[in-house]
Amino acid sequence: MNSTKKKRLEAAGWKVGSSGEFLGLSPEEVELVEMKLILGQVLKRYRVRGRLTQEALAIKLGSSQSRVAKLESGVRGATLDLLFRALFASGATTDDIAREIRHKKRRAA
Amino acid sequence: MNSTKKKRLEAAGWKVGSSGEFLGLSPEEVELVEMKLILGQVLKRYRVRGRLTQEALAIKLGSSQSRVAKLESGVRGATLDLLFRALFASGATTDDIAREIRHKKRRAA
DNA sequence: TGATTACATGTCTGATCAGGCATAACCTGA
DNA sequence: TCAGGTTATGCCTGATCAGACATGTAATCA
Repeated sequence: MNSTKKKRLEAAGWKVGSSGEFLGLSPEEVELVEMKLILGQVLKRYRVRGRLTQEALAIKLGSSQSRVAKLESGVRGATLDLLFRALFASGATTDDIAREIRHKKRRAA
Repeated sequence: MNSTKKKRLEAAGWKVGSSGEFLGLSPEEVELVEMKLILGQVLKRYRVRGRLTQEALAIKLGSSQSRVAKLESGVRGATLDLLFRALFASGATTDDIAREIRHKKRRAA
């Protein structure tokens, strides 16, 4: 695991072992966490592109501004379910999401 | 919305209006539900392909057989988070999932 | 500077989901 | 038919997440 990625994960509140291993996270969980981080960034892109503020999006979702902020920052506790709902509400299509996920590794560098 | 799709949704415990509209579900929620149903089927394919029983997969996941069954049937209450973890544990890669999602509509027919 | 707007972060509490367990249903082979 | 293995379904209770609210930070502009 490279150091940049590690920092991103740690910054988001995830515990990452200093030896390059995740502490207590199974491989599947690591994949999931990375995906959430990526999708958080994607969400922000789509929201901004659609000229929505976090609050405006929150209203569309029936959620709150703080939760949208947490989704975008990939903070622990944000679920994929809400992330996807937010993406759809931001105008992303199923295909868009698939494309973004697919290019995950390239962007995760 | 076509009638086949409606039946699939209803069979999974989702309330679908007889006039072809979802009752109380926003467009984003509809997208999400459809995605869960698709991914449940995909999970089953990958699990079977990997010659895992639901119980074996459950153990890999630290979950239970009943929960895996629910994931695959797309029952209400199954989260995308667990679905993705299960997919990864079944040997699906990020790209695999992206591909499957992408072809969602074709399969959803 | 003060006001405004947008976003980030922390903490509550009710809602929802998690695993575990029991048990029913379904196959398939003997 | 029965037995064994696999999957489906329902319920319970603890764990986790949800929206909400308050508050902090940062940037912009009159």
